[in-house]
Amino acid sequence: MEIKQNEIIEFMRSNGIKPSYQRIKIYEYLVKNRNHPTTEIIYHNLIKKIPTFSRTTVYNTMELFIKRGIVSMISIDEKEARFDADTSVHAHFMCTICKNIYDIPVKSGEVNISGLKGFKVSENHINFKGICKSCSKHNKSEIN
Amino acid sequence: MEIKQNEIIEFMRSNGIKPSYQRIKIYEYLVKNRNHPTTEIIYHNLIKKIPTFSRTTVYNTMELFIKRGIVSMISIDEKEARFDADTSVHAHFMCTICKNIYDIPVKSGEVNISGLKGFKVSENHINFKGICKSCSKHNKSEIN
DNA sequence: GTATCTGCAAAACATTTGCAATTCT
DNA sequence: AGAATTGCAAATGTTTTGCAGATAC
Repeated sequence: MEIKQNEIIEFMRSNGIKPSYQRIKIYEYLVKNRNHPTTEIIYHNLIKKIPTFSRTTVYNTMELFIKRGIVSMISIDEKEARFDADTSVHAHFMCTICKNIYDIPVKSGEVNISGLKGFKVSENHINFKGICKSCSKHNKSEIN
Repeated sequence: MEIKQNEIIEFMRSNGIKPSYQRIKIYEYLVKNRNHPTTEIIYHNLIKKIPTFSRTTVYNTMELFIKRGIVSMISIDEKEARFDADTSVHAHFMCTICKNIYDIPVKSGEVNISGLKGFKVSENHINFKGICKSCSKHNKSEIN
């Protein structure tokens, strides 16, 4: 993903977030690495560039980003939270073999649950687990 | 929910689970209280009846139940895991005001995500958050 | 009598909190 | 200077692990 610092700063300001150096780097990481990282992954990657960087800042910043709606939390992996800079409606699929998390597009009308009538839905978390295409192939060839 | 100990024992055996006293009580609790309890809630309720009962046993037992497929884990509340003895396909809705977790039926065809083609889905976790019917009413009357 | 199950105590993690130092305007 | 942000260190809360004793077949 290509994104310029200027655009990030602009984007943060328009969402009521003061663009500190740490916040910019964190958001930049999220946009450039669409890998649904954990707090630890973000910390691990940015401590290289920012020697005084702390986990607390990641926690603080994620909380702020979520409150301002520019990041959403994914709880597909019950051990630790993961984050996604793509806040549009989409599902996730986690492969139980390779542990990869895939973004799954959800087209309009593909999720239409009549039982939700009367509930005011503000967040949706649609997560699947199983075996991804790539791991299915490998398994097949091993068996045959 | 009405269920007899005999039925539970039968059911466990048919799923390859040795029916110990603790396991029976835990499963009985899950079936009679369809409230998606946390480990702590289960522990808290059963320690009353089993003075030597331990949290470890709850963790061990839930792991076993999940492995044998008679219970599923709900991660709608990222703080702690919740459990559901209803393993059929259905969604969950957590009210951000009253914190209640509702079971939402999902009829055949209501979730049909074409982007999942090629993925072998073995688990689905469809969770929503927002304001439930009851809390919506109260809010409305406060505002008007 | 051997396997399994249970439960205590300690350890391991992820996350939160308090607060002092730093940074920004 | 004043307000917000950062980050260290300690606390918290959930879950896991090691192991000894209890229980079941």
